[in-house]
Amino acid sequence: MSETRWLNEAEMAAWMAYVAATHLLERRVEDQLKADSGLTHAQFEILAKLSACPGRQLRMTELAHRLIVSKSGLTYQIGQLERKGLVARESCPSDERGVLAVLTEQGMRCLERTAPGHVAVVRAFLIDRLTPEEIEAMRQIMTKATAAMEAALPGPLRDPGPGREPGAGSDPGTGPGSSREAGPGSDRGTGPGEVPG
Amino acid sequence: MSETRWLNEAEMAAWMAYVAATHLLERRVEDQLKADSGLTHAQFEILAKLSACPGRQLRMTELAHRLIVSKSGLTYQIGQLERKGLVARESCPSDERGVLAVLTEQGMRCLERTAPGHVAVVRAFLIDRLTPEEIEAMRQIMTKATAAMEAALPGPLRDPGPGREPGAGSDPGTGPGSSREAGPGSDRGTGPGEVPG
DNA sequence: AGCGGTTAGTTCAAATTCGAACAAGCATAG
DNA sequence: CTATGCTTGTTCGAATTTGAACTAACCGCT
Repeated sequence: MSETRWLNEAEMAAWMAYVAATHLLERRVEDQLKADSGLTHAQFEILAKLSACPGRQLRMTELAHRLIVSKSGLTYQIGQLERKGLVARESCPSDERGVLAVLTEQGMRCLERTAPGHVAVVRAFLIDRLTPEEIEAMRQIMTKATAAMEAALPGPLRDPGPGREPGAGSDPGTGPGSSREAGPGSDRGTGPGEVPG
Repeated sequence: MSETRWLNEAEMAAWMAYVAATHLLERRVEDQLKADSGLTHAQFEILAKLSACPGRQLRMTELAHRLIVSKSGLTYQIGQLERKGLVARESCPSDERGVLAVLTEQGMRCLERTAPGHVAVVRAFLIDRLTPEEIEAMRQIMTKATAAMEAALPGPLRDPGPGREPGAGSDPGTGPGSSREAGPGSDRGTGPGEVPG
């Protein structure tokens, strides 16, 4: 192994801030959702993702992949949402094995009712604190990171399978619920001194 | 309530990228640590945070606060690390109720052994993908967000208690293991159309 | 000293998540 | 058509995490 390249001061500061911010934000989001709608962030993400899909439905595996959650984890949450009547399971026409998670009318209403509060939190603690340039920078940064990770050999979660169909289910990007239907300091270091979180 | 201010295209793109990146990165980090050292990210963060404290020790509550984890959650993980001999519990001299989590020599060695791989992942998927300007932008962005959240009324996790002692335990910042000892598009929207994750 | 209100940590039950193991259904090469 | 191999979604057990409840210990006052 080459000498470990520790993080310099600027990198460490950025990383530490990132770690703190993500943990705090996750907590805030979770609290708001729980309080305002009894939903988990994970559950909310499911509803949101489904709402932006053609037909408001998606295969389990594809949904798990997009949400970056394990298949079993999704099975569990879909079960919860089904109990609440917010999502329904339908068998896939084209593939007998397949299961379609479908957002119900009630689920859509729940999402519409809950979304404002969620957006408010995201704005209050992040978006509204940033200049347009910073927003763009964040998009750029996070997009680069995402690309890097999706490219690298997949972990247990990712399905290395052949490219997903390019046609239909492309990620909504932004469109509305559209589908109507160490040795820290510099690099001089050797000792593991400061270590990122 | 005023009309909900939905996220515009740029904001939504930034937020979506953020959500995806954080989930993916958490997973990568978790995988690397698990594989290379049998540690959880949560456990690693505990060791790292302790290593940067004067005396390599910290009160349970303060540690939980800094790691943004619940007290009970920390109790559990400290128990795990204690079993592994990486951390020891010591009673606090000044407060009979208090418990000091102390990084053991073995814990320090484990951290030193594990850190390089961890840093490598952080670099490979994030830091090394960014220009110095972007690193600085990320620091700025995440610092702003963190400040906003730490300021706002504390959730269950945060202890509103009187300011913590300014003297000793200030956050290491960067120093080495120093102490030796919807209606997506524009804002025109009304419908909850696109909703962030 | 004795009280009432806080704070520190732990314990406990409930909820969640993940990976491994499975049962079933495709799909491709012979 | 059929043997083989991959995919899909679920089930199961183990590990984690959180909030509420609880015990012990501080703190400021009387």
